Amino acid sequence: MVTDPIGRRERKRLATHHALRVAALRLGAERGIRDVTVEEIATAADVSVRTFYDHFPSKEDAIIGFDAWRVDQLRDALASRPADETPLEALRVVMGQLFRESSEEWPLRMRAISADPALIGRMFVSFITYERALVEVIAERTGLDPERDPYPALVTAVATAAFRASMTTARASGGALDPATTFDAAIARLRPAFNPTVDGSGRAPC
Amino acid sequence: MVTDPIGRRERKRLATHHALRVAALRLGAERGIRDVTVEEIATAADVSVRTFYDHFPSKEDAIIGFDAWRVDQLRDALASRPADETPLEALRVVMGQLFRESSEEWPLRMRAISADPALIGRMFVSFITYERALVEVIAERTGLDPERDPYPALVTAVATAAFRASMTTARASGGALDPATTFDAAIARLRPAFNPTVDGSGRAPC
DNA sequence: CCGATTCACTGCACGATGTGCAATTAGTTC
DNA sequence: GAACTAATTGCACATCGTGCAGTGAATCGG
Repeated sequence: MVTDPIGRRERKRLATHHALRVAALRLGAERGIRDVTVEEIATAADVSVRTFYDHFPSKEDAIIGFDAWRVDQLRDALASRPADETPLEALRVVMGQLFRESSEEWPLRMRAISADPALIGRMFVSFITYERALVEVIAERTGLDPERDPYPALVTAVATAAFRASMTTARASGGALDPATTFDAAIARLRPAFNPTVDGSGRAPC
Repeated sequence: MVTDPIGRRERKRLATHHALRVAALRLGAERGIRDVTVEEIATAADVSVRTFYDHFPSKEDAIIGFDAWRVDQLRDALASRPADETPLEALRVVMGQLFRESSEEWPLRMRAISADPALIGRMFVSFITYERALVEVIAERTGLDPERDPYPALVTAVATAAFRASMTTARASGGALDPATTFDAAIARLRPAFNPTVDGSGRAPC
């Protein structure tokens, strides 16, 4: 058996982190996050209120599941996509992965989010952070200046829109539609708007 | 001179409302809304803190400028667009109008928003409310069931994405780009993805 | 014109949020 | 085992957001 390189201290911290997230997701999905206090979440995870705030800046963030390290992970994943892939296609692969990892949390998360519009806003706060990193990579891939050309910001915002609409529709269908599949279909529909040009930059000829 | 049908009481209320919004926009653009307290905004508008909360549920809402009556206004505007207009085109006209009215507030608003990611989230809280109403109308126009077909949610989310990306790019360009114009251009680019008739050329009109 | 009513504004109280600070305890390093 | 590091905790405090009741001005009905 290979010894795990992370020690007991780190393992306990991750356990606390996970317990808080699970408690927040469960309580939030059950009763709506507005009717849940931080004290209840902390008690359910058997830690103090102050410890909760050492792991998450707010109860909403515990639901959304934003982690700073994911930004780098997402940026690296996008940067390592094949250079001949269109930006929209690269975003499809990278963002679609979000639905696949920790997929068991998504039903609870979508249930909690649909119960409180404020959570959708908070979700976008994290998406904005993702987007800023992704726009950088897209700009580098296409050689466009994001301060002068709307393309990088637009294609990224549109991919995020597809992600969000997929969540909404999958949730509204009551499980009949799978969010990951719906997301792929949405991107497929949007493909004509971002047709690649001869130079392979992915920029439409306008 | 035609007598204004609204009385003095209502006029004073609107004046208070406007004073609070202007104070919030100015202070938020200057120092970032996080460093501004509700007490400061209320003092700047010469009312009590409690009165502020009678007009806005939070200081972020005072910046964003969400008003419930706009939802109906937006829904009616969309519903009264010509039936032969594509949903995307109808959304372009209706949402583009948001940039044009109270246009003098947009620079301050964009400045305040860009200074605080949480405001972007709050902006989406209001957009979600708009979207839900718009999705209804789109579903009615197209005869699609929004719980089974992703189209209404997708085209609306994409239009919102274009709106947001236009704000971002216009702000990043430092005034070189006009948000309303950039928005129209973004919608034009997205047109081929939502064109009901597959055009032989496969190219969007430029 | 005058009494009754409505409503914007106000102060007060209170639970909840989010953060700085210092102490404790357990894990890690040398 | 001693020194160090970091997760957890309690406490204090500013701020947020809301319920409630009171006041005064605007409006309405006679």
